[in-house]
Amino acid sequence: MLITIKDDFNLFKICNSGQCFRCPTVNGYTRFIFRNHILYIKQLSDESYDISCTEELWNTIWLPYFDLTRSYKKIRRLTTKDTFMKKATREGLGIRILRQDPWEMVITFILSQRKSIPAIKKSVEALCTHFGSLVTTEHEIVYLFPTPEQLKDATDDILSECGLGYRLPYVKDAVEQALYNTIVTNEWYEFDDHTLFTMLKSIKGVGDKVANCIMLFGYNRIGRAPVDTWIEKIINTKYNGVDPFPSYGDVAGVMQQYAFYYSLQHKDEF
DNA sequence: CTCCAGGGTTTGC
DNA sequence: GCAAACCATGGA
Repeated sequence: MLITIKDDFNLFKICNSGQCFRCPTVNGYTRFIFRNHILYIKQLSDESYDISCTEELWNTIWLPYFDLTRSYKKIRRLTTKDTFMKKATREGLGIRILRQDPWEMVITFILSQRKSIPAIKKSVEALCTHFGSLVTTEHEIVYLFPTPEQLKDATDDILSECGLGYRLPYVKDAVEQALYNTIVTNEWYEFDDHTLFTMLKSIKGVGDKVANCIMLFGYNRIGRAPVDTWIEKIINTKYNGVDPFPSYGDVAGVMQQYAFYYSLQHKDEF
């Protein structure tokens, strides 16, 4: 069915901004997965898109997934006097912060440490094909992200095939804690930022950066601005070592994502 | 072959 | 409290 999206929305940039790692183009459509829901979406013209789901599912699942109730146009206007961020928002126009599944974010960003984006993609994909549920769609065969139950009996040998490396015990521990319902329960959605941050960091292999990524991409806490190697380079080369993101307050995470995307597109500047 | 990747934990001071 | 060592693997 056809829908209209009027706010910032660029499928390519959303998929290449380092927040989701398995959103390929299939038969001209971009594929997104949220838990057991699969969406194929294709831009037809400026504001017109073809989607594979019903209107009800679009409204209940995908509208919040793409954070479409928030105006990113307004957020982009908050860059007064910040010349670098003005450039970054221009470069990243169309990026949105996805509201992804927290469990998937925990495992994905535990994996992400000291890996390149292509390596993260390969590792996450391997986890899905080895342990996730198989779904046949109109376009392809897809594997969902594995649940804690599906990862429960995984052997070290097969997990190692997913390229987990030294992060393997972290993943196994997270699976164990999720099975006993001590991490990433539904109650965690209600926690305030500080509590959520503390709870996430209690998971082995989750430090400041990964906790902020989980909060930003899994809990839509758009005030969180993860500082990784690229953001650190930006702070040092563009801001003389002074972190500019706290000054953006409750939308710092969106600015961070614009800046991160910019750095990926202009690696030679850093 | 080397170097580094959307870092975190452990150890030593 | 902080800095340094160490971590396993793949892509460039």
